[in-house]
Amino acid sequence: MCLSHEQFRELAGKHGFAVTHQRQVVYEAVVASHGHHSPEHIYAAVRRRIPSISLATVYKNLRLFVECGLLREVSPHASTLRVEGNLKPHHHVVCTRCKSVRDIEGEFIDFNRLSQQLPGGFDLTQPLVEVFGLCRRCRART
Amino acid sequence: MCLSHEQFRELAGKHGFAVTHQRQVVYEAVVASHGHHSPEHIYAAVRRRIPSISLATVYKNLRLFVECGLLREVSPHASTLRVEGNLKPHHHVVCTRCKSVRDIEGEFIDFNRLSQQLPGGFDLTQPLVEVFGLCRRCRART
DNA sequence: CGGTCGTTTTATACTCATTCTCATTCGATA
DNA sequence: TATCGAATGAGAATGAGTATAAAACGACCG
Repeated sequence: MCLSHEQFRELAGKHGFAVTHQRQVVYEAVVASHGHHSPEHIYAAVRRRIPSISLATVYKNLRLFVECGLLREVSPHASTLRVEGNLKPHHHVVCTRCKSVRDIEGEFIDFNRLSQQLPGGFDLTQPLVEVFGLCRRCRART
Repeated sequence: MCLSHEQFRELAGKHGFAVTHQRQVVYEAVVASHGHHSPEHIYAAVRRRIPSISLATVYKNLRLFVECGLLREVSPHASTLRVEGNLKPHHHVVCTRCKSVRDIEGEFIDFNRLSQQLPGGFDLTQPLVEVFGLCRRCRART
């Protein structure tokens, strides 16, 4: 899953950003450590190779990579907490760009198959599913 | 969907919290305004009835209601951004309490049915689904 | 090479959502 | 009604993330 230096350089050209040492190290740090990581975590990892790097650089490059599709944002969320009072079973469609949320209903989950994949002991008594994608408006203004 | 004062009082007893005027008004404000709301939004609504209410009170009660299950948190997320480098199609299982994320694979989504429910123009070219529930550890320590 | 210009990095100041602290007030129970 | 723990309000503190501006880099051209 990790891109070689060549592939990284190619993508940089395609998206119009320069290949700097910091960028490569940040990218490699995310991909090398499998899982879901916070900017602080990546900052700590990168500092082992570039002690002088700034946290702001890590943030800016992570954002850049997510925009270019090199990395994926986990649980894209609005910058503030949201609550809802509707407790009827329903699901959410979330736009990964503008973070808008729409309710949807309908039985589109195969819970038999899903439960085979779930980690042991995971409690799904009130199943809530969020489907991520791009809303019409955000898709229009590329 | 809205609880009466009686029901609210009953729930308060069950969960062991006091019935204050502020609590009832905050609860009613969330349920009355359908949709997905931020604490600031609810604060503004509640202030029309209790001008002296504190923002901290709104926050504390929203958290209380979410914990008790009277309200649901939309897009439960850790308080910090997370990124992943794994671009292979996969989904996430998220614990709503400890916010831990696990990857899962498998075809448990009926995309035909799902796409009938989607808002018009919604782009699902890279479908990502998150399933929320309680992980084994959080379920154990109720 | 050496100068130039746009990009990137760094350090730091700042914003904003959320939580904490603590003095005061309220609500449940006797 | 008296008591005591719980809840509230005001403002300070925290912490994630962003903006800004100066310095460093690097590609390009002469």
